[in-house]
Amino acid sequence: MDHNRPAATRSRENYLKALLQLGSEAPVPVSVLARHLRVSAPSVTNMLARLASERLVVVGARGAARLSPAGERAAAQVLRRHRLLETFLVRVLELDWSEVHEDAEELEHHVSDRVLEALDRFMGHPSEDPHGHPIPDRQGRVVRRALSPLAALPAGRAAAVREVRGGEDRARLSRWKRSGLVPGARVRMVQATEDGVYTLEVGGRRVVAGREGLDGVMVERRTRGAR
Amino acid sequence: MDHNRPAATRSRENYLKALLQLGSEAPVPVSVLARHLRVSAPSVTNMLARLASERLVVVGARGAARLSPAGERAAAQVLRRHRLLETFLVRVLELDWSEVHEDAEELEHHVSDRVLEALDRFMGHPSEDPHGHPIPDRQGRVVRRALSPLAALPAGRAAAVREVRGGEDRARLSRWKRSGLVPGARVRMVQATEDGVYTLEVGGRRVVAGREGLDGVMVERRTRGAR
DNA sequence: TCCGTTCGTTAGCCTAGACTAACGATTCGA
DNA sequence: TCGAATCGTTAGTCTAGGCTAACGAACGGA
Repeated sequence: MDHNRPAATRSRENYLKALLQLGSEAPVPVSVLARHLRVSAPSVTNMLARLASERLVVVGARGAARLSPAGERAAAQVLRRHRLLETFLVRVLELDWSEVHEDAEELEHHVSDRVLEALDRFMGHPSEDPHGHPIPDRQGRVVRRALSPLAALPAGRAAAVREVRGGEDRARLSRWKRSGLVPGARVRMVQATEDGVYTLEVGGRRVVAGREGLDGVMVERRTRGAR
Repeated sequence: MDHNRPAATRSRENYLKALLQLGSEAPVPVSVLARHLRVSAPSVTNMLARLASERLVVVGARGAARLSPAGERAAAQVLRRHRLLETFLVRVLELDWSEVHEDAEELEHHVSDRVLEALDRFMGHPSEDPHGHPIPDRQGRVVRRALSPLAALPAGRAAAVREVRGGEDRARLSRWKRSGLVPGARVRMVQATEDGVYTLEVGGRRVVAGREGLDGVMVERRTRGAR
């Protein structure tokens, strides 16, 4: 009884989305979630208990949480909204790649299904957002792709940038953009030193970066024949 | 001191917008505001006190409130957001005229300036929303127009529909749309009876309506020479 | 094995913004 | 002019979602 479910508020949706993004392998500890959401640990414990009582998450040993199937569906919808909105802001409104994250972050909680599907239609049902992330479909399904970190590319090998992760860090996105490290770009690893200095060739230009500066750039090795 | 102003939340913005729309002539009584916002009277008293302490509204005799100049500016911005969003939803996303109100009502509180101005740019700086309401400019200025209610049009006279008010009533908007009573339409008053039955000619068709069914349709009499 | 650090939870508090119940003031009709 | 409505305010509650302080459990290094 008492089955009128609580509203899907901004805060709840953010917890679910965070669990989806952080919890692909193992249950997410309270502390990790707290850091990610910039919230205190007691707040997390508290909200997880609520989400658990709504059967959206399952809280396991030591407080670590993972999404239930229902929670996963709900979280995928939030992600879909976020990515469609980012795509819209960049492709249609021509806002900058590196600046749309915050706006999408806000709007994702307030766009109705009607408007979202209209946006999707207007853009011709895009399959990826401007950072190369796959956009979940209406059922929450996401295309799985086998990508590897650019930093793991052996010297001499080439690949295609497919996805850049960490959209909340504007400065880093701008840097990547300036070096040409955008989805679709062809990149070749020239040299990788022991101490984490990478020399790349991107669109004919030499780019030198540290391991940290490359973290989040994902490439696809198989450059032909895939699809 | 203590000048860090409170966030412009959804609720506050709605109070301001309501005051702008209801308070063109006289201060707005608590009860009117409560009815309009579907909120209890004590809630109104309470919120007005807060808005007053922020110098956004002035509360006068018997609790009646009007906007301060600063409040007026803030409210006009909300209205600008609302109307630009409605225009976008109809003109770009091709949603129905009669259905976009709710979505705009929600989004108006969450669209950043950056996105709003991008929308404005994308649409080529529209001056009116789909219902014919003038869109306030970035400074909050609104074009003043001399419109009269369609029902006041003398028999035999023609005019142009310029604005349809009451966008929150979907059914009524649909009815107007079906009869061709949309901004820009030419209309002629054929007959108006004592007991409030009006016979019109709209786009060659006869339309019969009661006073109430016409309430909110505003026309411009001067059909040439104005601009 | 012990001790300090890390982690999660409990308890209690805060703010925004709603609510109801009760009360005082005004106004209007008879 | 008196009584009944109407209106606004006061007082007290509630919910969501944060917070800090304090505490106990678990872990890891010596």
